[in-house]
Amino acid sequence: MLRQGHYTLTSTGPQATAHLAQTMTLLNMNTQELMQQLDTALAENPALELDEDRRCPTCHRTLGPTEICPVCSQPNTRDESDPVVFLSPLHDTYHDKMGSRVSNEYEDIVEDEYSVKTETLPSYIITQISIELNGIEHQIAEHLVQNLDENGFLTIELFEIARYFHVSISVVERVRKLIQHCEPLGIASKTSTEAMQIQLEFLAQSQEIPAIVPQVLTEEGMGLLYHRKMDKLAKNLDVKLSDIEDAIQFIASNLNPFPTHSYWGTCRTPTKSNVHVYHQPDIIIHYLNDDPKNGLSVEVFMPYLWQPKINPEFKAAMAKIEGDKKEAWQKDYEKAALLVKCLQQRAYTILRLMQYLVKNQEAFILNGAKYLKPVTRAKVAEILDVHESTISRAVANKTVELQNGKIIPLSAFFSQNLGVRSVLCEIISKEKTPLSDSKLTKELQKQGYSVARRTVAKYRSMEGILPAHLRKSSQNDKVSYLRKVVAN
DNA sequence: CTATGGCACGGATT
DNA sequence: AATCCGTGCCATAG
Repeated sequence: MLRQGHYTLTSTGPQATAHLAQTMTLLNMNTQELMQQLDTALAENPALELDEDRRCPTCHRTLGPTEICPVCSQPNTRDESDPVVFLSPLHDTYHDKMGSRVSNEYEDIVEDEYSVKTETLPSYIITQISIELNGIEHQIAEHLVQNLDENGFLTIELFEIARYFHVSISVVERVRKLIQHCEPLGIASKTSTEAMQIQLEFLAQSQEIPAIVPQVLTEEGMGLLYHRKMDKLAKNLDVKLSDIEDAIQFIASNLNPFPTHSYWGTCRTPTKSNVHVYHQPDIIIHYLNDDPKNGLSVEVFMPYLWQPKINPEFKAAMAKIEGDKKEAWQKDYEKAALLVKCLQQRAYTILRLMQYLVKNQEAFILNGAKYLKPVTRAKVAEILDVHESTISRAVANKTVELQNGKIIPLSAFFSQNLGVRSVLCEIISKEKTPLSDSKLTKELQKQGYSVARRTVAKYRSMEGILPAHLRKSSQNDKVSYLRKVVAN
């Protein structure tokens, strides 16, 4: 086991409540958000400072500001049975890893704008367009980007914003148009189709677009495609069926239906996207020193690692000061102390969680969805002896990069149906003649998975696999891709 | 008549 | 309390 000792939570009363509240919010955050939080705290609170000369929390060696502890990252300081888990500072490693993960076309741009990677998506968008905005528009833009879902779609209605700011909808619409043309292209659209239309517009500036494509890429056209009415669409547009196929081909290989994700999700085929990628893992699972013999180790990113601490000078000064100022200082001090403590707690919780996951789900991490042992958060909470909401929060909003390079949400570890789904995929990929859903159900039952026919159908569509009668040969890849797109 | 997708309900999970 | 998930029922397409 890893050392447990950095803190205890035994006190009660208002202070403990505050502690709890802050621990919860911090735990809910992903690395990016935490970083922002820390930055503002450091800027605002004089009681807080970064400790340049800090010690490794596990082995207490003194380390440089960004150095990973050389001792703790090595296997010989742990029980043999435990996976190595270590916290790693953001700087260096984080940025390097991010650099390698940006899609090719944008590599050069990204190098110039290195800071981009540490920004959150909203602020990144705002910086792109802020010069074009006046005061009120700026506020509107701010509001818009705060209300994007994880796919980059707008979650609120324009008129709500218009009403809120007392402006006409056309003003809001203009701001939205501006945002849509930012990186990642098509962000803040209402639908996939709209996002792709924007991207198409952009592509048209640099290359020839087959005339058929914009005709297909409409809400109506995509709707038809979703219902696999390719023939009807061809009729409507008065073109050949093969033209439609070409258009689908073009759309599938050049456009990105979800502005924010290019590679993300467990079963989705990685798409060659020309859109810049922002999602960064909060945790990386890899072989120690890239050598499989060493076993898996986990790297949890922590902004500023263990450096935030109480400024000793501030503390000294606080003892001397008198009067009403003292109260304010006292407040700052308490806030800082709280933050430091909560940070430790957050790190410790994630650490233990990951340790458990790697130990128990090694097969899943290495070999894929099929080997995921079904576990609920509640069970893990019981095992780790924390409240279940703690686990929920620790899992929420975090992503893990697996040793195979895939980035999945941490919640995937708790998805019960992944196993069945992958077996289903396997059966279908091996099938001679397309099996109907009910036959698939039987087949699954043979392998020990009991699910209803209706459920098989659901999984199938989740995986973007076409129904049996349309599943003849290989050329369906692109169609299934599009189905996922429209399926949202 | 068979295969499939939409809707919505209820139970479990968070 | 809110959300997710599996499932049954029904409409529709083939």
